[in-house]
This record gives sequence, C-alpha cells and structure tokens, in this order.
Amino acid sequence: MAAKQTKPATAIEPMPEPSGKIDLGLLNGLLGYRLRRAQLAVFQDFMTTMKDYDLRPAQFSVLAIIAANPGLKQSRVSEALGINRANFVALLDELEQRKLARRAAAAGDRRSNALYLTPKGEAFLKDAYQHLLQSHEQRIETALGDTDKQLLLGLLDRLAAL
Amino acid sequence: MAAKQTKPATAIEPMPEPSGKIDLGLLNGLLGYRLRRAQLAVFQDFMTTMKDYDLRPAQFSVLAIIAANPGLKQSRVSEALGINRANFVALLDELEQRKLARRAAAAGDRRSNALYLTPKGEAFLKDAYQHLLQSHEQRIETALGDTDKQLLLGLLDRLAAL
DNA sequence: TCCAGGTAGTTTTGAATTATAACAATACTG
DNA sequence: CAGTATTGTTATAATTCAAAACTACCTGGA
Repeated sequence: MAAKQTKPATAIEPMPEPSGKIDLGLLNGLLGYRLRRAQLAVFQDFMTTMKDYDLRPAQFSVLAIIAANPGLKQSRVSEALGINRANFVALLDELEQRKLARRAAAAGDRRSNALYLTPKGEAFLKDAYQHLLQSHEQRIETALGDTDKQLLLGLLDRLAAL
Repeated sequence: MAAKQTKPATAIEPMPEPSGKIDLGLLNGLLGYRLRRAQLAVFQDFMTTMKDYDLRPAQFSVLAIIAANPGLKQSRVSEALGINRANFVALLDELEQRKLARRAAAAGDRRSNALYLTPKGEAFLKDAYQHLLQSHEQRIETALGDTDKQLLLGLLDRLAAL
C-alpha cells in the first residue's frame, strides 16, 4: 500500500472512548465468536502445559488415535482427525523420527502403512496424558465443574455434527 | 525426507481394522479436542453462509466491533479481538478498500486512527448479519435449541477466562 | 524548551497451518 | 488384461500468526 508519509485520514472526528469497556455488538449474537475465543484459550493452556513435552495438540491427537487403534492405516488416521493426508506425512515423519510412532507394512495392501506406537511412544503418551489431566484438564474442571463439563461435551458434539 | 523408492516399512503386521468405527481413545477425555471440532464445524458453516458476501469471520468481527464502538482507536479494536496489531493493518486495509470502513483522524492524537463504518459498511453489516441469523445461526438454534444455546454461551465464557 | 522513553500504525519477515495438484506404486473391476 | 481408483508422497501456494524494526507522535521530567 502507500507508504506512510502523512496520515491519509480524511476528517477529524469527535472524541472516541478513551478506554473503558468495549461493546461486542453483533458478536454477542454469534455463537462462533465465543466458541473461537474459548477454543483459543483452551489450546493456549494446552500448549503451555505441554511445552516441556514439545507436543502440540495435533501431535497429541495423532498419538492418541494410534494408541487406541493400533495398526490403523495412515489414511484412516488422518481422515479421522480431519487432517489433509498430504499434510499428515510431515506430522507423522516427526513422530517417527522421535521414535514415538512407526510405520509398518500393512497386511494385504502394500500401498498402505499400518501405524503403531513404539514402546517409548506408549510410555510418552501415557506420561503426557497424566500431566494433561493433572494440569490442563484439572484447570478446566475447576472452571466448569464435572457436571457442566459433561454437559458442555454433549453440546459441542451436537455442534460438530452441523 | 528420503524419496519413496521401496517402502521403508519394517515389519509385516496383523490385520488392521478395515474400516468401521475409530476409537478416539484419550481424546475423549480432552475437552479441547471436542471444542476444536465444534469450532471448525461452526466456522465452516459461517464461511459457506457468507461466501456470497465474501466475508470471513475475522472481517465480520472487525465490522461488528467498529459498528458497536464508532470512533474507537485502531489498536483498541485489534486488541479487543485478540488480533496482532501488525496483522490488523492489512485486514483493515481491505475493509477500507471495499469502502466498508474508514480510518479517520482521532481527536487529540495524531498517531492514532479512529475507525468508523461507512454508510455502505453499516448497510452491508446489517444485511450480512440478517443473513447470518436466518441461515447460519438458525442452523445452530435448530441443533441446540434456545435454552441450550444460552447455556453453552455461558460455559464458553467461563472457558475463555482460563 | 528539550530530551528520554513510551505508544500507534506500519512494514517486513519468517514460521506454522491449510489446501491443491501431480506423481509412482499398488489395488480393484470388468 | 485395461482402465480406474486408492495410498502415500512431494511440491507448491495461500492463509494465518508472531516478532522485530521503523517512523511519527505523545508524554513526562530536567
């Protein structure tokens, strides 16, 4: 755009609010906005909780799916998580380099990889999950209480099915 | 990484699930995962609903904040939305080029811009909002019902304050 | 008044995320 | 067998997000 030489502003306007509360206006009516803010806060908390493990939410989700479904094909894992299969490659590469997961030949289809956690991966996931429960998820429990948390989970699932 | 000559897979493994249900495993215990999936679904619905208006959620949020707080300084708007002030510049540039918003000189501070909607911007926002209510937000209402929607909003706000 | 330090907006840059197209190897179907 | 679809991969944009540095300006104190 044009370099900032002098201000391009067109007219002088009356006093804007110095600070004080800002009205969200129409955003109050939109569920998506509140949902996004909440999601950002929760992910932020997740990441700071997991920084010692160097594990982002997407990586955790991959480990969790493989752990619960050992031998699942690569394409099914990415599909289950809504991750583009092209982008899934590098994600899995890193988990494999860290010796947390491995690609194995799938029985009956030489194109596909069957995914498994390594023993190290199993231990790592269990450890990370415990830490998440104690710190991250515990903070959520505190903020919501168990009843409301379960309630919220149900409501979110109804939205995810939109 | 290494080019794919032959499969680097190490061992042949027993039959993986052909398809069927995939167990989310530990993800079931993490609120953040469900929250993310719900948020993606809602934003996806928002974007398809608004595609005729060529308006993304972030753009809508900027227009809404300005409409509710005319004359607010640029930095306060970006701050209120959690948008990096550096990244906010291009966002606002586009809204200004589309003649939906304008930067005006702020009274008493020649550094800052006071933001306003143009008349076109006001009409556009009102129109877009009406369309959102009728399509997007209506689908959410149908999925949740009014009571549960209000309940959800309260729960989300408690999370956003983490 | 003048200066030091802070603030507002901007530009530039890089990392991370997401989406698309193409390709080789393999599987499947008629 | 031929033609087509699928799996994993690479390469490549487009988008989003964060950090640093710069100019213009403001504020406060010497």
